[in-house]
Amino acid sequence: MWQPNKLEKERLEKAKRLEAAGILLYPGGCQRSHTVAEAIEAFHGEEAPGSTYVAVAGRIRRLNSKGKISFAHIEDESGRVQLFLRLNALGEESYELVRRKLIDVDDFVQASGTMMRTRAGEISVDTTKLTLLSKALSPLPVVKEQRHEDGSVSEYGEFKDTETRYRQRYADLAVNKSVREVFIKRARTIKALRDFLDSEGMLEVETPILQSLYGGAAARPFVTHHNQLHQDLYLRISFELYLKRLLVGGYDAVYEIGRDFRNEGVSYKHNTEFTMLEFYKAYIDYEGVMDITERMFAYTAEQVTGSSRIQYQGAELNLAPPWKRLSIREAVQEYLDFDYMDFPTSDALYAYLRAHGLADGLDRDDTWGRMIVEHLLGNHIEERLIQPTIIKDYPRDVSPFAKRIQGDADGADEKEQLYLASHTERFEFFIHGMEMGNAFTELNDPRDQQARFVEMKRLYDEDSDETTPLDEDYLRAMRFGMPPNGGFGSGVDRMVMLLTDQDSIRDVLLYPHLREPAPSENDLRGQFMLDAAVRQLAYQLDLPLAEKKRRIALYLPQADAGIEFRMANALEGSLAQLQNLRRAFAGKLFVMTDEHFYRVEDELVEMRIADFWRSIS
RNA sequence: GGGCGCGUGGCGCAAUGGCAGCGCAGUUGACUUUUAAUCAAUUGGUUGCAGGUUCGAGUCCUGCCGCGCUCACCA
Repeated sequence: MWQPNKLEKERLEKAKRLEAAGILLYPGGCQRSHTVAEAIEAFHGEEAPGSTYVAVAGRIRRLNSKGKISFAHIEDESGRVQLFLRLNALGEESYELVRRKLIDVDDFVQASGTMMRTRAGEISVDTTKLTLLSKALSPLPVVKEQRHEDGSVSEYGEFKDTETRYRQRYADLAVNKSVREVFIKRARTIKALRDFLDSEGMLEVETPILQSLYGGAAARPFVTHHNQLHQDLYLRISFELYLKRLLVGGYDAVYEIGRDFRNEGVSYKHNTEFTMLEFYKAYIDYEGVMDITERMFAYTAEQVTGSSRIQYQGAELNLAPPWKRLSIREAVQEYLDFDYMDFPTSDALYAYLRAHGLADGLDRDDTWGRMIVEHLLGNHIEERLIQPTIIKDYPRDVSPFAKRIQGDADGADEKEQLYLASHTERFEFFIHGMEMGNAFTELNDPRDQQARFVEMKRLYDEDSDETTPLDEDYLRAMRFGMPPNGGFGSGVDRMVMLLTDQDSIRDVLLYPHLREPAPSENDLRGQFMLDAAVRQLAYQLDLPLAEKKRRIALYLPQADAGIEFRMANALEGSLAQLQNLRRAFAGKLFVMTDEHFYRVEDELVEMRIADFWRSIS
């Protein structure tokens, strides 16, 4: 429950005084004629004073009273403009609200008047009428800004505590313009991606988020339950299998932009829910997907930043095609200076890596493919791929949905034949050392696909992330014939990071996931008081005991515990009554007063609320 | 999950184990062209929570909560 602090109490006091003066704090309606930007633009046409009448609205971001004249800056989404406020123009009554700061910084107001320039040269609204639109009862953090002559802005004071910014994103957005801009660019990124994919002739579709079987990626899912159907459901970890079924249905190319959920660790580039883009296009292979990928990134960067050359964390990245392309085998040769095909088993490879000091953190029981992809690429090469780089031709045992590499095995020696047999047409691409996406020539042979499911089951433990449940319906779809196709998946949040120069995924998510803080004793008390009020109502009704039990203000089913609220002075002599209630209740019963918290036993045993809370949660 | 770091008025920060302070914001007053306005006066704190050591704890110790970085895991 809200406990107003000193500043908030002052604002509540101001609110009372405004209401006493007959002013509505939250009136209905508003007659804005111009956005702030439009008002300034309209004035630029003809700078004659008094000729441009406007009604603008916005939040007060600065208020500076100079006696009988005051200046305010109001801000709407389009920008800021100064209000020139004079006693003579507004009248005594209205002007006093400003001078006495009953109308305050952070309030929303509407101002009407004509556009003018102050003596100092700032374009302003010569305000003749000022109306309160919404009173801010809590002050926002203070950030002052100074505009320099060259147009740049420096800020004084800041709101930068990351935890508070993420938990109270509204305040972050309200105060930090640069944060607002990130999310405008995010919207533009997603629009550009849609425009691009639409123009490629792809159909946007929506597939289930709640799936009875998850698949299409190597990740742990969230599980939930449908009560009526008595069925567990998974939140999707990818769209892949549902999208590819649609190619069987006759669409040549489909895409989806939406949320995936993966029950895994968070980091600067991982969030439990994230936005994914996947597309599948018939009659192209992974080379075709590479071409689309390069063009899509270049196009999107141009739409969002104006150029396919972007600045990211101090580096210039050139997203224009063509990107560097090399196979993972070539990458290992180039960066680590050996040919892993000389060590075609996990034991041999492990022995080599160990002998060459490359085995740190490597699990010797891992599969051969995981050693190459997760360990060599992930730990030794990835971070060096700064400019956009496509790494292709991945080992088969980490690529259950990719078609094996196409190549002429005739005349190849044994090593090359083994290479062709053990690799797939799959690529990932990396920008600034970060994996940006994953694509393959999709496997469309149902017999091979079934073999892969079985192979994955054999290779990996039940609880390994690599385990992919066998999806019979997917195989059935494929047996009807799936056109050859290339598929693509990419984390949109990471792309937004690149285009907005942010180094943490949390800064491109409006509401990044944070752990719920344990409720403080005061919060609990407040909650109980509130519930007690509700309970009070229930008790006035003449209800059967079972019903009363159900309606106990705070009945906690998981603990079979109930909490009673009493005023401290009503506690005396009520022990017998409480014990009756406890018996009727047949569970644990606690009593709370405005000062203490008790467990009902043969007598009342005082305890700490936090201990109680801990014991049941 | 491991390691490192952080948590002090609304916001940003300070304080050898020794009076909890500063700037901005706020409050009161002055000022009819200010713009980080200025000038004068002034309010506001159970230092994340719970224990411990000590004559004395924001500071040292233990546990817990939250956040950040990092490693592991993963995409």
